[in-house]
Formats: sequence, structure tokens, C-alpha cells
Amino acid sequence: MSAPALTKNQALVFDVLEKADGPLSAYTILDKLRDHGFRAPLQVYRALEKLLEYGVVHRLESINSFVACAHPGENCHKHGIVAFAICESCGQVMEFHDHEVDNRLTDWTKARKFKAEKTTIEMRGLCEACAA
Amino acid sequence: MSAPALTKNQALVFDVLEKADGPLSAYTILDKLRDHGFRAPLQVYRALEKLLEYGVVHRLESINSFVACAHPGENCHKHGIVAFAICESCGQVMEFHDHEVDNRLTDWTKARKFKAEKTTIEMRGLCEACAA
DNA sequence: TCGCACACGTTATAGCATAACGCAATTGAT
DNA sequence: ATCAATTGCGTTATGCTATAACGTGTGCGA
Repeated sequence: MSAPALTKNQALVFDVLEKADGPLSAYTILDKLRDHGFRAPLQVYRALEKLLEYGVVHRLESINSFVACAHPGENCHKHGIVAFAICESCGQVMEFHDHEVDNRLTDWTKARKFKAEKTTIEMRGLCEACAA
Repeated sequence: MSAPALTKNQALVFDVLEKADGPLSAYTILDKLRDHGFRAPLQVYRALEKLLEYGVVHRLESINSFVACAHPGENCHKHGIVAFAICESCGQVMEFHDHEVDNRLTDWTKARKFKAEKTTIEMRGLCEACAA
């Protein structure tokens, strides 16, 4: 499921997220796109829905925000579970993958026959610069 | 930081969560407590804030809900990072701890000097019974 | 050319969370 | 004893997040 050509709205939303230097809420995206004709939240949410599906955007559940995938061009879904470190001071997000964490969680689900569809790993705290 | 005696509102909210067989949203808790005099969301949120602080209740970020800790009596914070498997069909939540996952994430944060304050691990999917 | 799938636009509404104000009870130091 | 600080509580109002429901247009294959 590599990303097909984006529609106009999808491209606009993705562009905003890529140019941002941190995660954005749907409503912030909406505000940034008013000049491009966006008027309602659904225009943003519908685009986001597809971008999430294509794996080019991630949703940060713990802060109700969205961020462009850190691996442009690749299919991020292929890397396994995605984890995030979110700085609560500067808003920077670091995306990473850890196969050992994947393995442990997968082991757990297998042992309990739990069928995981979507896994969230998010650490909130302070990045090196902000903790100083 | 073991839990001190709960106030009336805290006890009511905790009781509702403990008796529930799954996570509840703040507004659902509010509805269940109207007979006990609850009238506003803040009454619930303020109680939840303390219960979360005491570690006797967990917040499920991915579904905006709250659940009583699976380890009554103990201080759950001591067990390290808490992880959840949430069945999207029946709503059941399984809480678990995996020290190896903790270690991997801690290693990552140490390497990047990231100071993690709160870590969320949530798997959504289908439990064994519902997947059948 | 008909039907279907999909993107899109709009209005309205539902669901989640907190700000800001004021009051009452408790505690603890002076 | 009294004053100040803290904490919990109640209320009103508001803001933020997300989706329902309806309709339009476009492209494309049967």
C-alpha cells in the first residue's frame, strides 16, 4: 500500500505537515489552509485519514496531533511499530523504531492471541536541549 | 507517593471505574454519578487528575478513556512502564508490564538524553474471544 | 450510458477538556 | 487564637477535537 498520487487536499495537508517543525492539530492545519479554500474540519480530517492510511503521516494520540513521517519516500508501515519521543517544551518529535520492542510486544500478543491492529508508543518529556 | 485517603468525589469516581468492566470516558463517569450529585465535567476531571497521580487509575490516550489499575493496593508506578491491550470489539483492557520493553525505551532515551516523563504504550485490536 | 467508487463541500452536532471565578474546610506557623 | 496557605469543591462558560448526514461532481469500467 504505497502512497498513490495525492489529491489536491491531501497534498495541501501533507505539505503543511512536512513544512512544520513539529506536530500540528487538525484545527491548526485548517487555519493554515484557509487561504487555500479550506473552510471545514472535515476537509482536513478526510485528507488526514488517507495520509495516515498511506503511512506518510502519523497521529500522536497523546497530544491529538499529526506529524509527517520521518522517512519520506519509504513506506513507514514496513518498519514495524513506530515510536515517538515528544518534547513537551519545544514540541519537537523524534520518531524511531525498535525491533526488540516490537518483538516483545508481538510475543505478548501471540501468547494471549490478541490481534493487534494499531500500536501506539509515545514518550512525552523533555529533549536534550530543553532539559538543560 | 502511595495513595492517601480518597476524598468523597475521588472515591466515587474510583468506585465507578473499579466496578466497570472496561474503560470509561469522563462523561460516562459523570452520567453514572449524577445521582450522587455530580453535575459538571470538572468534578470528574479533578478527581481523575488525583487518581492518576496516585497511580490507581490509568488514562488510555488512544481512546480518551480511563480505567482502574489492575493492581489494586500496589503502587502501579513502581512496576515501570504500563502497557495496554485494548479490544476494540468488547472494550476489555489488559494491562501488563514488560521490563525488556522498558529497558529498550530507557536505553533510547539515555542515548539521546531525552527525559521521559510519561510513556504511553497501547495496542488496539481484537482480544482472543472477539477475534474468533 | 448506467452504475459505482471516490473525493469534495457544507451544515450541524457530538464528544472531550479546561479556564476562571468564588466558597468552604483544613492545616500549621506565628 | 488567628492569619495565611493549601486543597477540595461547585458553577458557568468556553474552547478544542472529531464525526454524522446530506448533497454534488467526476472518472471509469461493465
